[in-house]
Amino acid sequence: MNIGDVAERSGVPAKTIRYYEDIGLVRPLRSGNGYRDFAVEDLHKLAFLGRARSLGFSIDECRTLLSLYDDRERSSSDVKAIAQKHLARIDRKISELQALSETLRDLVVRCHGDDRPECPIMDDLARTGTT
Amino acid sequence: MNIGDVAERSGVPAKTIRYYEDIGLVRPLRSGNGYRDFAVEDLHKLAFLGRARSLGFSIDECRTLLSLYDDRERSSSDVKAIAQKHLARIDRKISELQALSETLRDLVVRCHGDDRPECPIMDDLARTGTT
DNA sequence: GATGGGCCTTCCACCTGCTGGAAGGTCAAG
DNA sequence: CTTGACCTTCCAGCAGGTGGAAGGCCCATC
Repeated sequence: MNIGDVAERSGVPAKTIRYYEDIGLVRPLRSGNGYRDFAVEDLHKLAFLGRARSLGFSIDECRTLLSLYDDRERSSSDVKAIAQKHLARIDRKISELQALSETLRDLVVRCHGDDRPECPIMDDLARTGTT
Repeated sequence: MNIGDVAERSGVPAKTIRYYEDIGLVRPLRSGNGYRDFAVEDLHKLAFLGRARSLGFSIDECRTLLSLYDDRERSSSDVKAIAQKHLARIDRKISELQALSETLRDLVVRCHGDDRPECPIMDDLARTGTT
């Protein structure tokens, strides 16, 4: 398969696939003309990567997940550990964003949003924490 | 004031201040020895930037906010518009992350996490969307 | 056989928002 | 006069790609 086919069938853009090869996530063969020649396993791996990335796993986690994917002897506990860490990170991020959201929402509500310069949002930003 | 002082008093790292000068967010004077010489307004602006960044505003939004900060004639509606857009972005991001979190949590719960290879997480990642 | 379009290749730059480090100048204290 | 803490510039790198230029290949059509 050429890169265009794999891109379409895996949902991973050709540019990204080349990048993934660069960083060693996939290693397609080459045909005589220099074109990358993808096997069905490559296609599966790319789809796997696409799904893992869409779940927010880092490239490094994807690398590990991919090696576990290849490993018939793997322990599901290894996979679970990675997923749990990632989940914790996401939940932490959600909390941070929720705190931000609340602060901002409060400021936005308190701002009249008219043509006068007075603005609680500006006041907050300008509140001098400058010692 | 030297950069070290402003860094400490504004809470913005010296490296970051230099970067902000690079991209034109602050324009400190220079003393005879080539050192940056920050005025009190610069300090205020840097504290403003620090706060705005900590609320998640992009550098570009900060640039606009800073010009509104400088503008005695500004309309609070302009500030509010920026904040509202930002808030919407954050809330969108929260929703995305919550969806991710739910998906992941479900997978994690269903994974036994033992020494066998069977793993619903892997199954999900490997579910061939490959046409 | 030439030509055209759609593939493919590599390489380099750019994005966001910094951060680290090297090499070197300056200043105040002891 | 030296030492150490400042300061300067410049260059490289992080994640995770994306865009584009310059050029090669392949297939179909005229």
